[in-house]
Amino acid sequence: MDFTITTPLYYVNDKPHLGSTYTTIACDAIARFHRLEGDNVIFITGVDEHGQKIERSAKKSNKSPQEYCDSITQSYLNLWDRWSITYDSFIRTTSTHHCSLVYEFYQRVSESGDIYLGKQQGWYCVGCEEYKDEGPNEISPSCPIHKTNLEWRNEENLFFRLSKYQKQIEEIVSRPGFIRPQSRRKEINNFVSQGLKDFSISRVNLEWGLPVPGYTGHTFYVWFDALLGYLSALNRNTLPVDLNQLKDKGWPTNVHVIGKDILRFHSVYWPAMLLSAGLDLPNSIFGHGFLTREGQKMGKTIGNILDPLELLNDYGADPIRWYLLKDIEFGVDGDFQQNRFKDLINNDLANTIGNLVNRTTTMSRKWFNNAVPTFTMNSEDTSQLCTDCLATIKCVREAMYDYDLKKSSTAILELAVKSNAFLSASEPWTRIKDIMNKELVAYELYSVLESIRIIGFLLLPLLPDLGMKILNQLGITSIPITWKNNLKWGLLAKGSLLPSPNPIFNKIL
RNA sequence: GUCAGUGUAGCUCAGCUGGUUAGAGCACAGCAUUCAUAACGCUGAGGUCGAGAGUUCAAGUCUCUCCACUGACACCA
Repeated sequence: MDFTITTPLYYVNDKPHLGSTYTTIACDAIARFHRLEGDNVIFITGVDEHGQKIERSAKKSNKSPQEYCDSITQSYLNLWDRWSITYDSFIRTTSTHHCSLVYEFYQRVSESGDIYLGKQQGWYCVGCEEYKDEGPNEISPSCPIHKTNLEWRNEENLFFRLSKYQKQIEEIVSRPGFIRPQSRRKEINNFVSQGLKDFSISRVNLEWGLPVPGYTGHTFYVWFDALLGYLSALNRNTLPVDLNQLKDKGWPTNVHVIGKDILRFHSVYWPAMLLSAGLDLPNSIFGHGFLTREGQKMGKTIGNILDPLELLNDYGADPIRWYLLKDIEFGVDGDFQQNRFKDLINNDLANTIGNLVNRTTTMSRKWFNNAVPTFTMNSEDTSQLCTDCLATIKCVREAMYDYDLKKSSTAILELAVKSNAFLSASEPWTRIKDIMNKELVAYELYSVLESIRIIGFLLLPLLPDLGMKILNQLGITSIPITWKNNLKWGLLAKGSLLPSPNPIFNKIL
């Protein structure tokens, strides 16, 4: 089965920030999960490189827009590389094949009769770069933010006939599971029910964009450019573009993961555009929350921005991934707190999971010739730990299919807690003193090792490095492409050698 | 302003259709302890459930009012 997932195409107006890193990490975890499930995953990310802000930023740094884009885009690529993001396709909206696709798409929408020339009128604030709500009868209104006079603009733009799709969009938006999390659905429903208005898809005062064929001076406006990047990413470099072939390349996506701020464009504009072009619709749109830091919005003016590259250098990928995926519910706003971060990481990764691996392998090596204990058992294992493991596997998989990363991580951690409790209850270190108990101790330690093995596998999508280290401690060094045959009880080879214990995770300070 | 959502222990949150002393994890305190990364385990302290009023035998859970924060209210990504 194909599984296609996208991050937004990030606006290269500025250096990558933690927000885009968060989205990308979440998508990476989901993508890794589906690969292990055996799906043919296409994980798309990329950059949106057109627009006035970029033009301006470029000017500020004395570069041409293209040079500017090149440098910021490179920093995205570097960042994803450093974070070991396993994307399959990276799309730039300045690439020539993207341009061809936009034309092809435009052609189709045009043929559907959904493009027309209209006027964009209104009071415009140059500072905000946007039209204000003031009515046409106002006399010299001013911008509440900039306190400057608004100018009346009467601009010729191409429009997309969104209003034509009112009925269909209403139906699509109310499909269960289309907009996630559910809590955001009402918002969009509300918006749609107010009546959809056509929106403009071209600009005349914007140089840095794709020129609209047949309309000199017009360039495509953001949503008729950036959104199409998802299609270009699948089309790769194939020319000429054939939109009909997208079906074989992974379209439609299973999910567009985006920040909640651009939910409307993805759940309303985008489906309408796709309908017009005769293409299938994405299965779902997932709008996640925003991150704050110590309760405050992150921003340049406050100077409290967390730089993803610095975080990575300071702590490594796994701790940050764990914090973002386990402590913050995917879809809800989250807060990054240094203290909480430290406590959570040390507790979960070092004390609970790390120590579990360490103590168990140490005991096994000590009493069973540096190897996984051997014992005989003639009936099927129905121990509590075995049951717990199977339940955890089920829970984790279901949660991941539902994009519930928090639930999934929590379930894995709970298995580690249960395994620790199991050791405390069975006290192998006491029992082993009586040689008669050796068989029982062997069985119990084996159970815990087995549980650790399952924890290691289940952790692979969320914390790829730590998951691998755990498996290494069990002497497992190669990971199969899918885990279907590994997520079962009793697969750890009895008597196989265990490497000498090495803390898999060191506490952070 | 209109609409929606949130407000429960220091922190992050559970609490479905109202029903005995309001829960979990972390942080904190004590006990115990080596198999282990002073880790694990056990116990404990911590809340007038945003405020006020009302319905009810009974409300964190329903109604109303108010307060605080967040989001949406169309072309900023």
